[in-house]
Amino acid sequence: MSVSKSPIHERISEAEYAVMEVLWQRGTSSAADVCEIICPQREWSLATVKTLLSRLVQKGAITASPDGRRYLYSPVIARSDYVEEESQRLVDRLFGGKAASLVAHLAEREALSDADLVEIEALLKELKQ
Amino acid sequence: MSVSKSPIHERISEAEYAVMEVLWQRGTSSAADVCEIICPQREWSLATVKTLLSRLVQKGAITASPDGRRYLYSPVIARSDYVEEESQRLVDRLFGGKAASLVAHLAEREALSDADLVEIEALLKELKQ
DNA sequence: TTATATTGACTACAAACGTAATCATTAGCT
DNA sequence: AGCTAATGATTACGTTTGTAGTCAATATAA
Repeated sequence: MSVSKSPIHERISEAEYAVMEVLWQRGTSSAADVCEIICPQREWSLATVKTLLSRLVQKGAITASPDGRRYLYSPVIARSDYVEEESQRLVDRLFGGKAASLVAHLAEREALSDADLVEIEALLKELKQ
Repeated sequence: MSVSKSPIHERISEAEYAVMEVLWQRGTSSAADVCEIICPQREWSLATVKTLLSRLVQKGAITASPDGRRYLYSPVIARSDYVEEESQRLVDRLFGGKAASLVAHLAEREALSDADLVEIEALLKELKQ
């Protein structure tokens, strides 16, 4: 039986997720650091990034540790955990909880290339040991 | 190259999705029909269902055809298309667009049971013909 | 024919979200 | 010492979402 993981953080919105992604990639960062990366991409102002960071702190998805007169922000949840949560949510909502159905769907819809198929096959072989 | 499908409807919210699910299962239905199924499950009032239905019409996700003094609502988008959109969105957001990465993730996280693995393997074999 | 039940249209309203501006503080430069 | 730039806190404001209530029209039952 696998451990059922209940999320300790509130649901993260789309915009908030973009900020998380930066933190996961860069690791601990200041608001300015995050903006440097994300503001050009999304055409956001620094103010927007700050708002999102504080909302993420409120939601328990990141922590803020004082560093001089600013904060450094770090993810509380690992990217892999988040990915897991979201994947599971999708499988539950759309595939009746059956992950294999998702895979079947991807395959049928040709979302999987031939290379993907080969790769997956190899993967399965390994997992079955 | 697979046809890239751009969604003709606006983004559907969580609550709206629940209504879609009923329409997909029951097919064309009146507001009362939908409520009969969904209201007990979600503890909604009929008014809520009506609001969601009209928002879905606005968003172009369903159509309303007059039937006497009421409407019958039908999905415009097929469930499979919706599922495809959502799956693709997840793969793009979380797995850099690589569906195989999603499968790998599911497998590693043991979201896939042994039975699933066998099932998928059979599926792959078939797809490779 | 009159009361009632049903239906969509319209309105409501708080919470979440996207996107920021303003402000007070303070660190650093001149 | 005074000015400037950076920073978090606070406030703002339009939109979307969740969840309904109300109302006018009309079909139906008595």
